[in-house]
Amino acid sequence: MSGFTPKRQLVLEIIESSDRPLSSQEIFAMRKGEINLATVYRSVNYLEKQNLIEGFSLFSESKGTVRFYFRKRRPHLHFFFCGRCQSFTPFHDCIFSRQSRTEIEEKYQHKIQSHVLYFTGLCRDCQSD
Amino acid sequence: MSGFTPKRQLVLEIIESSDRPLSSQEIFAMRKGEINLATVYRSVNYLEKQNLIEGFSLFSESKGTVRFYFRKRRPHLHFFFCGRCQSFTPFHDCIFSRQSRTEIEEKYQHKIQSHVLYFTGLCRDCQSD
DNA sequence: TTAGCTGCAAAGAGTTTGCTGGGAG
DNA sequence: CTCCCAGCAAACTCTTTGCAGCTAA
Repeated sequence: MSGFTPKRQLVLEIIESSDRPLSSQEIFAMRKGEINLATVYRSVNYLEKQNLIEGFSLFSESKGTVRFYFRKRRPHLHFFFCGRCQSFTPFHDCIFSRQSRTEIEEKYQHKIQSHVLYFTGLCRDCQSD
Repeated sequence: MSGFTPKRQLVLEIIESSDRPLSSQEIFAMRKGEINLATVYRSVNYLEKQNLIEGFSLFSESKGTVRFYFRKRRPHLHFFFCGRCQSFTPFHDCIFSRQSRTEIEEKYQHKIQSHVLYFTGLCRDCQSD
């Protein structure tokens, strides 16, 4: 549990270059032959401990499958999830000011490392049906 | 998939009366003998379709286990999760104004049904170690 | 009588772990 | 030489599903 090995770099690169959250199974499928499924699982565990990625899942979307997003470039995750077509739409603009974060930290005396915000509903294309 | 049966009411009541999110397994364990595990799973699926509960999970916390929160009384979920002691701290004050939600809906033309916001980091008690 | 909920058990999917070989320091 | 990463397969956990009995309309 010490080195930033080639396989772990590979997993990180895949997550980093994806425009949407990925599950371990998806990462494995994208690079079949290059990496073992168990290694993917061990890698995401490692990367999460290193605070390089962070996982989450939505119930109605993945039924327990955990998806990852790369955390280094995005200390926050904002997206919209359409409950009908299951699509993700990321918001790149951060809704929180540094001030509101500081207010929360002071009020509750927690140390905040990251935040996740998502909306669920119907996307533009799915509203017409 | 039509009726609000006693078992489904039971599951909803358990989720509603809990001060923290619960997994299906936990709900089952709390009322062993009163309800079957498969019925719990089927009930949460039903309740989710009815928009009465909504599930989510954090990777570092539950490794894919989905936890539920009651949605009727809380159309949004705001909480802080401590990565060290794994505790949840709900925020009952909503940070979003109806205006900011409307702005997002107009900008992206999505229809928002609910939102989830959480912070991760270290809680007050875990910062000292 | 019919529709559909519930329990039970089996099946399925996703994830973790034990073991072994191999490579880096 | 030693440590530990990576692959393989088995084990494990969580969730879903098929079937049968039962209940309510």
